This record gives sequence, structure tokens and C-alpha cells, in this order.
Amino acid sequence: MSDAAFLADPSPAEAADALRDADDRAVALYGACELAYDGRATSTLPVGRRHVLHKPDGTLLAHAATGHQPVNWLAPGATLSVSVEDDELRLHGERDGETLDCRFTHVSHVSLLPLDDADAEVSGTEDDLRERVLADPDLISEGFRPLATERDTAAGPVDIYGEDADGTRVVVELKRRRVGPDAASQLDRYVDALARDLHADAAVRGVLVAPSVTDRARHLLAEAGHDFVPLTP
Amino acid sequence: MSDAAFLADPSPAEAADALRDADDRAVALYGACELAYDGRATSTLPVGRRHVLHKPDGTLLAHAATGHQPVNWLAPGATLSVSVEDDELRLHGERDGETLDCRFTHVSHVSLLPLDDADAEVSGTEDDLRERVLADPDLISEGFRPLATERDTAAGPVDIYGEDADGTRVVVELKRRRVGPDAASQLDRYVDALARDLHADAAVRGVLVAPSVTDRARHLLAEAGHDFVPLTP
DNA sequence: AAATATATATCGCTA
DNA sequence: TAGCGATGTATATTT
Repeated sequence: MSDAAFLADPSPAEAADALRDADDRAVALYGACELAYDGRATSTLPVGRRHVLHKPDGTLLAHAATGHQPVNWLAPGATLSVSVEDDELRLHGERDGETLDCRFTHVSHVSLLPLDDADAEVSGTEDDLRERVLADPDLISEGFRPLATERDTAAGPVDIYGEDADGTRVVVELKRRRVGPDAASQLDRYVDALARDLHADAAVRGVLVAPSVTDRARHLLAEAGHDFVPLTP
Repeated sequence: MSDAAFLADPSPAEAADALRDADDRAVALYGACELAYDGRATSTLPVGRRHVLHKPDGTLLAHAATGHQPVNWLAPGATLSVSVEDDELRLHGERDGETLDCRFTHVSHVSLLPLDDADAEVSGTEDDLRERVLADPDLISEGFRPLATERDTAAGPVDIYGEDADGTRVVVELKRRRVGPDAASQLDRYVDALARDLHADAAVRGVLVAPSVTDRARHLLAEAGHDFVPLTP
């Protein structure tokens, strides 16, 4: 792969050439530009100083002064067109009917950056929580026996499906974070679906496993007769 | 605000000084670094070439070759500590019990970038959809009369609350995108809650407004007796 | 390609 | 501050 390269105060044509010669390098642009997105919604931004990053996978990110999120972007897979019109650098990204246009009134800096890809090994996810429950099923309730993970139902796959000490079928829904009403509804859908899958009169117990639960979710769980088991990943 | 500044091949100490002198400017670093995140989860990445952006609001973003999402990050509000140890630049970000450490084995480039903030005017949102329905309530059903928006219930605020041509109470839930089972459950919660708020025997009709629905969601709606109105923002 | 659920989601609003 | 829902959510997995 080519080396990193940096251009200070390039002309629009030089900036355009840099973008075209990027190969597998990411391109970071700094300058003043106007942004216009159209696709899932429509958004325009007046000229302002931004940091624009184009990755070799087509990702296009325009960052303003604040926030984790780019102020405008295109997801991976976009194709970029570069041109110079009226002595201005213009980027036109397109992907799946979405477009993002950047009109640079001034380009202050262009960097060509070889970046390494890397999958971060993340732990503390819902998968880890599941491993923990499977390793010690008594965490759910004394004598709980897991029978399957990702068991399919009409409502979708259930995190853990198993049996109580007294033979009652149990649906376990795992959440790594404090849960709200959505998780209670989700568990409810699974329990309903499983009860039908089995038999009209089959008793199915629902268990929500999470670090904690909001009041409203606790209420929903109680109403539906489901249990909550506090457990932190 | 200070001007933009660019440093090529800075020493670790020079890079650290640049970060400390950033004032209200964002700092973009390019080089090889090892990343370690700990907080809501745990993640480590071996040394690799990355693009790291630190914004004046504390946001810290580390980008690898692919993807919209940073490979590691801290949300706005983080505080950054900069140091040089073993002749290496080290960043330590901290926020609300979360930490992100960047150990640079080599810094190739540092930029100090004044960025403008900007709120993008976005159209095509759920708010726009609501305006459209309020302007032409017949879109819901012939003779529908909106009575309130964001009407509070025990389950949360309802998008639009109103009355049918025949006086039946109606709960309208708006979605700007194709909806799945979650939206059907949400509408169901609202309808249940409103029926209780009013009277035990009050009939409440649920209407989901969205461009389209998935099969499973359609089933859930049908089971609960709710209606679907196709409408694209 | 479509559907479904997760995420270190982030962001904005409201009580 | 916590809860709650929207987001141009992105991303992974499975069908």
C-alpha cells in the first residue's frame, strides 16, 4: 500500500487529484464546505469549517465541532465522484439512492492515510451474559435446565429456552443493560408465541435477565406475570 | 479562535504540546496506536494505523479502515489527559466511568482544526409526518378528528390522540420507516394504557401509520385489532 | 435481499 | 438526573 501523504493549502485541482490517487488510503480533508444530503431524509448545511473523511470502503463522514455523530455521512459502499467546478472542489457520494454533496469553498489540508482494519475484541456483550447463565443456570432459578439457545418461535428466536425445577417451560430474555418497556414487550411476544407453539394450555414462564429495570417495565412484567432476575454482565 | 495548524512527523512531546494547546480546536492525529476501551464493555486493539479525532466537546473517535462507526470512541463530555511515557504519546480519555487509552508507537501527523458547529435542518422526519396527518386527518380515516398530540398515558405519550367519525377514541402511532414487531407492541401498550385511563369498557382503536409493515408486525396488529395506514413521509 | 434484534448505540426531550 | 422514544441510526445474523 502507498505511504501516507499530506498536502497543505492545495489548489482544488490538486485536492481532486489526491482523492483520485488515494488507492486504498483514506482521505481526510479539512476546509470550508457546504453539505447537502438527500435520501432517507433531506438535509442541508451552510458553508462551514468541517473535517471530512473518506474511507476506502466508500464511507463518507463529515464532522462538525461537536458530537459523536457526523453531521452528514454516507454509509459504507458509497461511490465517490470528484470534480472541480467554478474553481471549487466538489465531492458527490452516492449509495442506494442516497446522495451527499460537499462543495468546498476552500480546502486547507488534504491527507492520504493508509489505515489498518481491525475487529475489536469486545467483551461484556449479551453473548457473554448468555455464557454466564448457561454455565450457572441456577442464576435463573433453583433447578433451571437450559434446553436450547436461539430457539425459534413464531415471534423470533428466544435467547434461552429451558425448563423449571417443576417442569414449567421457561423463556429467558437477556439484556446487558438496564431495560425499559420495549424489552418487557419483547419477552411478552416470545412467551405468547412459545405458548402457542407448544399447546394452547401450556404454561410458559417468562424471565427477563438484566442489570436492572425501569418502573414502567417492571409494571409491564408484573402484569404479564413474568419474572425479573437482576444480573450484571 | 486560533487558526488551523499542521505538524508533520512530530516528536511525542511536540504532539502532546499540540494537544494541550488545542484550545477550541479539534485535533486530528494520524499514526500507529494501540487502543484499549473499558466501561460499558471491554475492548482492546493491537497496534495499527488509525485516524484519531478529538473534538473540543470531549468526543474522542478512533477510526480504522472501514465502517461508519469508529472502532473505539468516547462520547461527548469526556476529559482527555495527554502524556509522554517511554517516548510514546499517550492519550487517556475518561467519562462517567468509561476510559479509552491510546498508546501511539508512532505519530505521523497532527492537525489542529477549528471546526464550526451546525445543526443540520433535516426534513422527512416523524415530525413532518405528524404535520401531514394533522393537516389532513382524513388520511387516518374518513372523519377522524385529532384531539391532542403527545397525549400522556401510563405507557407514555401518544403521537396523536383523536376521535373517529363514530366517536370511537383513536390512538395513532407514527413511524417514518417500515415497521417491525417493536412498533406493533408499542402501539399495543398505548392502546391498553389509554383504554384504562378512560374507562374499563372504553373502546380504543389503534392505528399505525408508516410506509409499510413486515409480515410479523402485520400479524401482531391484526391480532390486537389495530389498523395499519400506509403513508410515506 | 428482507427481517429481526443488538449496540460501549447517540441524541433530544420531558418530568 | 433518569426515563423514554426517535434516529438519514449502524451492524450482525439468519432466512
